[in-house]
Amino acid sequence: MQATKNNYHHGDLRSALLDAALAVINESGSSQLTIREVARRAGVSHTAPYRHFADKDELIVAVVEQGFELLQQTMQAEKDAAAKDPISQFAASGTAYIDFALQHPAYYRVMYSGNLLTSGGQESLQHTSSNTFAQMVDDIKTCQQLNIVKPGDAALQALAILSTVHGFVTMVNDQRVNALLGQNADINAVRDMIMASIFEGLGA
Amino acid sequence: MQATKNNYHHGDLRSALLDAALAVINESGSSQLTIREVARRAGVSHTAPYRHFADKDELIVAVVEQGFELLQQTMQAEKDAAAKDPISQFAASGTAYIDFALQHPAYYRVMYSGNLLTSGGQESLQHTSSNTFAQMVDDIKTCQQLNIVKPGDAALQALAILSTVHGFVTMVNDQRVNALLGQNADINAVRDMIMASIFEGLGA
DNA sequence: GTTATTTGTTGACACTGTAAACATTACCAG
DNA sequence: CTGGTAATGTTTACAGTGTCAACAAATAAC
Repeated sequence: MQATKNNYHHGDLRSALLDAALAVINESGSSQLTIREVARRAGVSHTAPYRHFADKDELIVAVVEQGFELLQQTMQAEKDAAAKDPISQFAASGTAYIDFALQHPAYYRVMYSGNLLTSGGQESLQHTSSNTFAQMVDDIKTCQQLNIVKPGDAALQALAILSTVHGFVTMVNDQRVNALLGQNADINAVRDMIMASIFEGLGA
Repeated sequence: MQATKNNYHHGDLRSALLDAALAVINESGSSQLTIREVARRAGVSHTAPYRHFADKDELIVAVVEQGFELLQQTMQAEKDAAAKDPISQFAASGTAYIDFALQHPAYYRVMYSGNLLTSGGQESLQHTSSNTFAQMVDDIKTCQQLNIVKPGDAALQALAILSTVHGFVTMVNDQRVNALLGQNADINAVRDMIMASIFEGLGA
C-alpha cells in the first residue's frame, strides 16, 4: 500500500481527501465543501470517498478530529518551548491556542461550526475538545495551589477564559474585528491586550 | 395588499418566508435551510421566493438583518427598564445581549455564521453589528469620564468584552458548555460569573 | 495461483439552486 | 368601469449535489 502514481488504487486516498477538503474550505469557504469537488481534486470518481467515509458528515468529522490533534500538538510544543513555571506554561497554552486559530482559520472554522453537520454528527465530536479543556483546568488548579491564581471553581474560570479566547479568534477569522476596529488594526496587539486582561482577571 | 387567505397572491410572502426560514433553522439546523423547503412551508411554489430574494444568500442576509434589529430592540428595552446610572445601563446591555443569544439561538447562529453564505454576501452584513458595537464604545467612554472604568482604548475594551460574551453564548448554543461542565450546569450562574469577571476587569 | 477483500468506477435517483417562459392578480390612468 | 402595465406566483428545465446499487480492478491471504 504505497503511494505509487497512475494506479487504480490511489495509495492514500483518505489523507488526500482530508487535505482536499481543507483546501476547499480555505479557498472557497465551507459552504463550497462538496464530496464531489473533493473527489475531483483527489483525481478519483465522485463515489470513491464513500469507501473511506460513510457520508459527508463523517468526512467533516474526520477533518475536525485532525484539527484538534494538530491544536493539541501545537499547544504542547509551545509549552515545551516555554519556561517551566506555571504562569509561563499557561501563557504559552493561551498564545498557542490563539495562534493556531489565526494561522489555520479553515481548521478552526470547521472545528467549531456544528452547523455544517446534517444530523447527530455533533455528538461524535463533543469529546474532542474536552482534552484541551481538562488540561486547562489542571493548569489553573496548579496555579491556585501556588497562590498565583485566586481561588474559585477552576472549571468556571477555564470556561470564562475559553469564552474570551474562542470569541476573539472567531471574530478575527470572520473579519469582524477588522470591520469593527478598521482594516489597519494590529491583531497581535489586540491579542496581547486580551491575554493581559485574562491574566489580570485571574489575579496573577 | 392585505393578507387574505386562499389568494393567488399570498399577501405577505416575504415575511412568511423569513419566518419559515427561522423555523427550519430552529427545527433542523441551518444545514437543512433550503429555498424549496421554505417555499413549501409558506405554501407556494419553489420559485416564488425568487420574487422577493435574488438568491439564497439574500434570504439569509434578510434573516440576519431581522435578527440584528431584534437584538437592538431587546437591548434598548432592557436599558430602558434598568436604573439610569451608567453601570446599570451597561450591565443591562450585556445581560440583554446574552439573553437574546440564548433565547433565540437560531437567530444568533445565523447572525454570526458567515459560512452559510456562498460568496461575497458577507460584506452586505458587516455594517449590521457596528451599531451595537458603537453603542458599547460610547457607554464605556461615558463610564471612563465618570472614573468608574479605567482609562484605555475604549474600542479595545469593548472588543475584549464582546469576545467574551460572544464566545460564551456561542459555546452554550453549540452545546459546548454542557459538554464541558456537565448537563446539569447552571447556565445562568455561569453567565453571572462571566458578567462579574467582565466588570472586575473594567475596574468598576 | 486461486479466491476473498479492499478499493475504485459507472449509472441511477431524488433533491437542490436558479433561469426562462408563462399565468394570474393588483393597481392605476382614462 | 375599463383597459393596460407592473407585481407576484407557477411550470418547466438544467446543471450540480449526496448517496445507493451493481460492477470492475487490484491487493492480500490461503
